[in-house]
Amino acid sequence: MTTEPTPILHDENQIIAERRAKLSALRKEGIAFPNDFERKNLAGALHAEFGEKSHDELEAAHVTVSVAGRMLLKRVMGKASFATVQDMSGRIQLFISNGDTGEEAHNAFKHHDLGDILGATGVLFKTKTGELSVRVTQLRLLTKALRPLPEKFHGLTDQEQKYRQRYVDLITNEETRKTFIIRSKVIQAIREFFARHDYLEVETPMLHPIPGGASAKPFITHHNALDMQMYLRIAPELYLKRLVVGGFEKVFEINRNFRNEGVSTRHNPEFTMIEFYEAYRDYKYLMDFTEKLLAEVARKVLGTTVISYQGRELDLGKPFHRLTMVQAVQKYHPQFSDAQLNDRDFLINELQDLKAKYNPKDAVGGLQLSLFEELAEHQLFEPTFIVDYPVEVSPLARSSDAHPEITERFELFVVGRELANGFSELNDPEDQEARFDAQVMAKDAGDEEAMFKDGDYIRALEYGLPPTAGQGIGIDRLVMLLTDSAAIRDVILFPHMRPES
RNA sequence: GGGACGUUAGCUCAGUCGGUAGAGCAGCGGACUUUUAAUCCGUUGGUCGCCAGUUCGAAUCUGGCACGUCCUACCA
Repeated sequence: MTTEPTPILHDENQIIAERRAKLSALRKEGIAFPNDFERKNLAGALHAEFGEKSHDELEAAHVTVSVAGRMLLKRVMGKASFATVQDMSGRIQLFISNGDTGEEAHNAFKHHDLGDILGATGVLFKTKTGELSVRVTQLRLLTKALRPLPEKFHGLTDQEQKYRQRYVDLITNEETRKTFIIRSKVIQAIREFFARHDYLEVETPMLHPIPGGASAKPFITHHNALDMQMYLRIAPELYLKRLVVGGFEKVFEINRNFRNEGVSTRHNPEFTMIEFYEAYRDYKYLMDFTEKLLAEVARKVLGTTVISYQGRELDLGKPFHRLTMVQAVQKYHPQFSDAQLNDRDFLINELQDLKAKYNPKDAVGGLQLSLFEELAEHQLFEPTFIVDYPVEVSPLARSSDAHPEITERFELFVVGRELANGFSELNDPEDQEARFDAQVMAKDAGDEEAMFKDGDYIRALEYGLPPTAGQGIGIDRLVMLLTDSAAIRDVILFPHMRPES
């Protein structure tokens, strides 16, 4: 198999040609891409330290600074000019004049283009409108930009280009930068939370000989040296529980899962989850733990637990709702009685009337789940734990001692979307083997998403997995929630796209 | 997968009834030493997504294809 090289983009135009000519002139003059400029100050720090100082205070202090960044705005007025440069911390205005830099340097500046990377040394001052600026004494072009930036006021608006050329989106769009800064802080806050609770962060394989830990279609790949088929992982679950068998009683992993399924505003083929496992805990402990985790993350990242999502408000600081699937259905459809919702024929009738998808072989629990998904799931805007999942759709979860047909499992829904899934782990190896066998039968019957049997995982359980609780949280969806993003692609730097034609 | 819509200058967008392409920004030239999306004057820049068809004539009408956006269904 050969790999196609990235096609060379034949989209040269007049603007690029003119910039190439400028670069060519720079090469003749000397080093066109110098790397010896010493940047000593960040725009954000300068505004923080000197933004409130008066014009006279700044003149008296005579603060010399060296800043660097990309030029985004340029205003030339004959013998003096203003420019706005942007670095990782923000923007700062430069004042360049014949008087301060000399006519030759100022004339050179006039030929610099929006998008060029500049390095400037000078003295801080305030303009007569009160804007903190650098009166430049030395100005250097550090990197010539050959391609023009998008229109300076509207920026890049085309969604496709924002995704394909995220670097341009990041240059011009403050909201995009903010989203990904929040994403980074979310992950940092999660790590801090787990570290404080004495969890061990681990890395388990992403190339799996047997895909396990979830019901999903895997990506298939091939290992040449071993000449074997491998799968990109759909979930780390079975490896993490092996580690609990090994004595790492509190473990977590934050990384990518891959699922060979549809792409939508809520689904990307590779997505980030945190999965964590803690021995000697159960699913009820996990629900309390999750409330604390999400409230803390929101507080650390946003400074508040009250968040606005797509125009509606919710509070991650309050206890989350806890409902069974039946109760959730009744919340939005109080006309259904307990007896009706536990009657198999009634459920099938309702599902048929709703033209909902369901498996006619399902027992009451599976039918309740189908009805819940049809009638309630999308309405669960405020954080809600749904509990009592049927055993047939929960092959890795421990059965309830009182009701063996249901499991000690919950899913957390927020803004109508599943955000987390957790349960008391099934640690009975013989029960687990029987559940795997049932999955294999379903797979043989045509269920593409049914699980494979993992013999080594059974063997690990046979050594003894302590009573354990485990959970997965979708990081992308959590970031969507905290950044008020409508699409998962808005929180993934380089979302999956078809190749450019 | 199903449906709706979109693709015009580097970017943001107009484009009437089918009559041969427009603006702003950016660029280039000029004026301007406190601007804030600077302003003013002049000016370059187009395979109208691609391929067919209808027509004397297509950015515009028809069909197909590609890519995308939104809605919808499903896995998180």
